Amino acid sequence: MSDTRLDAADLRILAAIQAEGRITKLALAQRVGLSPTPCWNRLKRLEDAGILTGYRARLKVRAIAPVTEFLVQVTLEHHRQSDFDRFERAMRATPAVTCCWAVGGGVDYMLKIVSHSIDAYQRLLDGWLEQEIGIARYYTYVVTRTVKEEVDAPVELLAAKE
Amino acid sequence: MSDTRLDAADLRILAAIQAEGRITKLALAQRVGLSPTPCWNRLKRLEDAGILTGYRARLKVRAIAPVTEFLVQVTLEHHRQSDFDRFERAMRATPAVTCCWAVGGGVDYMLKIVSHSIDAYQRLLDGWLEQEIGIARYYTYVVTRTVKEEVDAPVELLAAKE
DNA sequence: CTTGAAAGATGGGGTGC
DNA sequence: GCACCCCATCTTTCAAG
Repeated sequence: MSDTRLDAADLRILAAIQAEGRITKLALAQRVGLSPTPCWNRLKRLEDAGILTGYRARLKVRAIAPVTEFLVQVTLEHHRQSDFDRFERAMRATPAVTCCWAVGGGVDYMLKIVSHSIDAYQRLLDGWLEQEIGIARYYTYVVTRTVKEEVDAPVELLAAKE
Repeated sequence: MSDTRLDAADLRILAAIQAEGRITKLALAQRVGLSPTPCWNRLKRLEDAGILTGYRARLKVRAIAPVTEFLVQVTLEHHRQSDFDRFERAMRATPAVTCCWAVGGGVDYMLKIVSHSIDAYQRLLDGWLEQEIGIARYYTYVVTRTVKEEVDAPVELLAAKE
């Protein structure tokens, strides 16, 4: 682990490379105001420390196929550890489930599901009920428009001391 | 726009570069079974067509600062176009709001908010109520655990003909 | 689709402040 | 810690076959 404290230059590196994942190390150094070598060292340190966890391309899913998204509230029948485990295993094993958050506030989980159609979505949910993975009830919200969906964390906001 | 139909090689490129954003174009070509130049041409075509929309580094937000996430249901007071516009403008202008989905199913919006603390979250919401951006009521779900949060779209699932 | 080649980036080395 | 040099190797980009 070593030292994981981040200084202002680290935060600038993170913000820059988060926004532009394929930036060259030279351009990154200029962007953050360091010369290439220390910038490269910091980058490697951030990667080794597991703070930079990988690089992704972002793509317009809708170009691949028509897509409908759903947000789903789920409440389980029972609340033993084994019930949570079984449900979460099923979520992890289902590619259509892109997000699964355990939440407090009246329901147990919130899911984000991506599907070709309402039909395909309903078949998925029906399958889960038949497989008895412990769902007591669920409530579906169809996403009608994505106003905002940042993959980027607001580095500056979070770095600001409260 | 031109031709936006994607063949199997395009989909392999998308899946590969989505998972490994900084892969070299040579390695990408080998990965998808093309020689470098046609692979490079396809990549450029995918970028130009707006299907590949950018490259990001992924980072562990919790390394920057302690973070609490919230999922919030919002219902507006009125439902004129101007009410939606005003609310969505506020969401876009707020960095702490990482996601904002307009939904059908009993409420108007679902938000994902990232914050230092419950306190900071509450101040944000109180501010919105004071500013009168049209919120009639909201309901907060605290994220207690992130079971799954894929930034990657399931290319294979979506490409599969239904 | 393949080859090739020039321009540029990478990942090191090293020195000195 | 930092900047500034060097260098061999790989990558990117595009022209031409």
